Amino acid sequence: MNYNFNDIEAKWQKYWAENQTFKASNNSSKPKYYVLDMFPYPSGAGLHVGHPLGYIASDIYARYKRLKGFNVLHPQGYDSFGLPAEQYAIQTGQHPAITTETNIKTYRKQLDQIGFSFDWSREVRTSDPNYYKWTQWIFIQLFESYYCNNDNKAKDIKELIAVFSLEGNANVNVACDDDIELFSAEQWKAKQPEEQQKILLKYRLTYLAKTEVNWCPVLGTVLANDEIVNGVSERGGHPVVRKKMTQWSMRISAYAERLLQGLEILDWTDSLKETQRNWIGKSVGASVSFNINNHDEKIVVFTTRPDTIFGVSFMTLAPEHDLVKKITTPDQKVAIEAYIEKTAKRSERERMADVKTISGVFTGAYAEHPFTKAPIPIWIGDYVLAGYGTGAVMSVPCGDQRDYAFANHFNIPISNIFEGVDISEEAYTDKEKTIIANSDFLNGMNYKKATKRVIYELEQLGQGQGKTNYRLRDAVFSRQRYWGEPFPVYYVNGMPRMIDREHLPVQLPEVEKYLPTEEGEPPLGRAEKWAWCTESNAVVSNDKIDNETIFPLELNTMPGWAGSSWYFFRYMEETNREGVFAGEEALKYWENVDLYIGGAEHATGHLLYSRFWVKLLKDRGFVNIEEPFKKLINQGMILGTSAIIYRISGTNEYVSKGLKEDYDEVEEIRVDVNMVNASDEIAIEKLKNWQPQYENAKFILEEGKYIVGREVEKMSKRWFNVVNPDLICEQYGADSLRLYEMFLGPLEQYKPWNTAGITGVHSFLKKLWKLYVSKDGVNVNNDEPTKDNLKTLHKTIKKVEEDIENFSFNTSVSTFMIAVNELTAQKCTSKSILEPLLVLMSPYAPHITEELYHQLGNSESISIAKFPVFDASHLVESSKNYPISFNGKMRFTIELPMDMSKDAIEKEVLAHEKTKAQLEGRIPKKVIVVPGKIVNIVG
RNA sequence: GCUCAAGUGGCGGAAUUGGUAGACGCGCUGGAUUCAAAAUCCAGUUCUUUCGAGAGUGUGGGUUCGAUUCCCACCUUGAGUACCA
Repeated sequence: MNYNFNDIEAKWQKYWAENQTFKASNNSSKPKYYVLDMFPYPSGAGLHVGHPLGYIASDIYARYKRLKGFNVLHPQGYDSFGLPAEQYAIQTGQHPAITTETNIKTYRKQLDQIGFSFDWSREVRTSDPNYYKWTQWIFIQLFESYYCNNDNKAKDIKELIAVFSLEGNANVNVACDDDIELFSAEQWKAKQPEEQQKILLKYRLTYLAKTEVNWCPVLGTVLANDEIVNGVSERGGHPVVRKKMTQWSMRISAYAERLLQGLEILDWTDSLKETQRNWIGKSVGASVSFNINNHDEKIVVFTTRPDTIFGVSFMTLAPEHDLVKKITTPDQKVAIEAYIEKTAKRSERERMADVKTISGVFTGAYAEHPFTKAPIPIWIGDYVLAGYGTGAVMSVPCGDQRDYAFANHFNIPISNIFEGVDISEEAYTDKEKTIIANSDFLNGMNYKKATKRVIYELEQLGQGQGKTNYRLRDAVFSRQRYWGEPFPVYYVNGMPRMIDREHLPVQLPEVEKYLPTEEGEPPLGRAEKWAWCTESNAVVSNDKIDNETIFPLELNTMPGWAGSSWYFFRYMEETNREGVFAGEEALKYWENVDLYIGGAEHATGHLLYSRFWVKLLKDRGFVNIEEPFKKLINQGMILGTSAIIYRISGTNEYVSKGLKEDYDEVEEIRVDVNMVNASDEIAIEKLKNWQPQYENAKFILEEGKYIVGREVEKMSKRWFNVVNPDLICEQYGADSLRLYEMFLGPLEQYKPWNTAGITGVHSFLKKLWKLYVSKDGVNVNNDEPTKDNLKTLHKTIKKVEEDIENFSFNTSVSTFMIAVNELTAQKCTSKSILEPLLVLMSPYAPHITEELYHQLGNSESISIAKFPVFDASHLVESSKNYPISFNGKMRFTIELPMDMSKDAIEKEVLAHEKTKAQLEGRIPKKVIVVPGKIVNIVG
């Protein structure tokens, strides 16, 4: 009987599907474990060998946890809203739903043949109306919530309305827009409902606001920052302008501190946590308001160095700052306007790239120092960003290098307020060593003391207080696209209202074209009579509209991250998927994701938004967890190894790699990597058939072979280095693919794929098969295991268990190879060794182990077996070779019993003949004995 | 510029309380088998070498009897971030 992997794999994949072997139960006496992959976007290109890496790793862990007696939830689904399907629709007119369905089928087929232990009964698709119904529902929860800073949680907006009617808004401590006007209870009650709604929008956790976006008039759409290259659109090179549009935003900034604190308890890598910390960008300091001479307005600045306030020699405003136009004096007006125009023209990218050029203009106005009352000139400069802090800074040249450079450039005097420090060349920025001088009541204080004191003094004056600032910006939530979740929103007199819960979902309407309308409305603007009728209060679809008053629906759709911010809850619900987003019992049972595996590209997007939504759902009482993902692993990318041939310039002749130096000019051309063998030799006949230009080409060989050059780069069609897992499964089997992907290198590392190497793990599987099965059938009996057999088994158990717990799957593949080699050499036929070995390997190579497990006479799936128990007694050694070193140099080894005392070892070693010969009669100065490890003789 | 991660044979990579560097696999060399090839099996494979040995984990120092491992400085590569006041 040969190892016929194709048949074996098909057989067991069918068996698992039919028997629902991996269906998780919400009702189990076992402890739960939730293993989740970042679900894929089903693209038209299908999977290449790089994609399943993380899925294989999570599958190994899920199968391992099952063997360890856990009730494992290991689901999979599709992030099926997205741009490529929409773009395909624009080009071909095919509905994105159809494209998506086709792609999902391909994905499913590809995933199935790798033998994953997914519970497909819980599949989710973000584009399924039954799913996005709940995405819309969560949006409504955000709309109905405000964030209370006192209790540090989101609450029902009704509570806030109650407060407004009782005492106005003067004393509320909540997250809101900065342009809030104060009102009393009486004033609130006197306002029109529309006016009240407008105010409430400034408090809601999702709100409408005018935001600057990148608008491309030619394409008629908004572009993301990474879709713009050098100020023009990436597709087509059309000009892009900054435009203010009314958009939905998410008040994620309200959660900045909790998102930061929450990181502490998570089992994530430090670098990932650090990335999130940087993104949140907390800085502690003070806000200070400066009076402006001859004006009523004040300039408010944020500073992390309030202790340097006596060193302020000018103020700088961002050119976009609201006050600039008001305070500019007539004689500076021309210069200021010219400067503002100049900076507005420069794209953000340009401004970022060019950090060295110093530019700015004096406004002619002066502010007043809060303590000295001295006049401070007010400048504008583009090194101050409108989007951070208040868009204004107090400039302290002696304590900040940018202020120093600015002052130097414009000959603004620089005063020194630090004791014993030379600032003639550069600013002094070391706040730990700072001793303040020339600063009135702050003299002689260090940074900490001075900061505390100056904030106290500012508070006395009513001109400032301590403040913490975050870099985290609210997230724009509107997209002018078709293929996304519609908002559950309609407008009455321009104010948004939520559609009743019982009318959800608001389904995507049919449109003729997937482009924006001629008037510049999003694609949904093309849907005829797509409207909500309030009076009949039951109609959403267009065909039922009668003559009642109709109100327009929101035409934007939600961004890609909406559906992926809560999908992990959806998998938990197994029965009532129509009635709830996830049932209370299910949420309580599964809690959070224990292990989450996915790409590092989601470090700040998806992972931050998910954490934000989970916190909101917790605050509003829908879930009982604070963080969705306990442990997180970023798998590294698998890169392609491109194959390069060398064409002699101007000819149709191709020279082998080793001979290319003989020619003056050769061009590198990438060819299909699947035509190249393990020794970098290309199959010329295949190449000739590959593309017509090679049919009659001449090939200059070395030693009868054409050798290609190699380049490691991202797997991509354009480099012809894509390797398809279907072909690998066909040729070597899914178990070989799984083992090889793990064997390539550490999970989290970037590593190149090279199909040639797969023969190693493939022949290992053949060896494994041979260990169990000979020509005549199964070769395993109830023999007593030998000591060596037991030693091999138990060291394998120990190593594999450690490896899986540490996610070093690559080294356990080696461990299996060694074990099989040893047992083959020992001619082991003992069932008590060979059966547990199968169980150990089953997470890695599920098909072959399942087959052999059944051949050994088991009728149940190997996935419900027990992970073998490690018994250390089989590994205890009675003696060990001690390395003996002389002055640190290793000379020889002596075999000694393991349980000897330090003194006994020393005595034994010194009495040994080899030692005596080495010492030649001299007496050693010192003998260092490390029990179990080494003896070093010095002298 | 800043932050983080990493540098080990021809290649992917092993080696953690500091103790015989190069496990395992690919590739390569030789052999067996074969008409031949594939497949399979066996032996060898860090470099240098006068065959005794010597050098060796990015570079230079340090701690130590002993360093891939710990410390300092530097170089290189990759990732993230970018005037954050």
